[in-house]
Amino acid sequence: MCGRFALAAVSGFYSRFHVSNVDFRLDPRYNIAPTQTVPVIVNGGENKVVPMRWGLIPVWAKAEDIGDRLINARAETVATKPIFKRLLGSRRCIVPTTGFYEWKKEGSSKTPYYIRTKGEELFGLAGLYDRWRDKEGNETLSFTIITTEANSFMSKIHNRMPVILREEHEPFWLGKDALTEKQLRRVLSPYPSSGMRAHEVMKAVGNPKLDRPEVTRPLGKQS
DNA sequence: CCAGACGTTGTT
DNA sequence: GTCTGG
DNA sequence: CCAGACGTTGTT
DNA sequence: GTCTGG
Repeated sequence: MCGRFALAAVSGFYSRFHVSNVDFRLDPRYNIAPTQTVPVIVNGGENKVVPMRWGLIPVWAKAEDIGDRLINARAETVATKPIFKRLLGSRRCIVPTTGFYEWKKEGSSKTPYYIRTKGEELFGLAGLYDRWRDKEGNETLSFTIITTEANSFMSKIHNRMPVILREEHEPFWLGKDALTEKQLRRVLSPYPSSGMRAHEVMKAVGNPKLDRPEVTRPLGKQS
């Protein structure tokens, strides 16, 4: 799955995602946890970066805490599950990241890894979002990250991984056109193993309050 | 028709 | 063990 | 995802 | 909102 990621300090964010609101304040983040509000890319004619809460709150929700565990949606079933299905048509988004974390379980111990693509520092995860209003009419935007089966590289660490969008698919994913089953399978398929890298990081990354660059840095052996 | 659910993950 | 908060 | 908290009642 | 179950 994908339950923690980073959006470290980088240059070229706005051009990489072709966003028009270049005055958006981007604070570097090294340890983003569910329920937190982070920048997400959407398209409404032109690409914009907007703040959204991680954990999907469906439009019909009575309380926002339903979103606390809807941090991921399975690619294999996203087109059939009622909660996500309706969002596939027009509420697709890209979650910009410089890397995500997965914990490898070996017996009773858990080892955290920071996982990136090769090449550009920034890449995009496939997401879906929704708009929700509380009783007072205050609107909250929230999102979920689509996951898929691990490729051979990731399966050494975990059996699931987020959907990493190939850059050429990004405009298409942000568009409002409906996707055919075939297109969906293609866009949401696991990113190639050959394009990924990972390294072990300090166990302290487990504490979501530790939002510092150190938690992304290599520790011990590379993989 | 209305009522009630709508989700993922890992572990058991 | 299980739920909540970040 | 992990970390950290988790509770009522009546009586003092 | 939309789907499923009764």
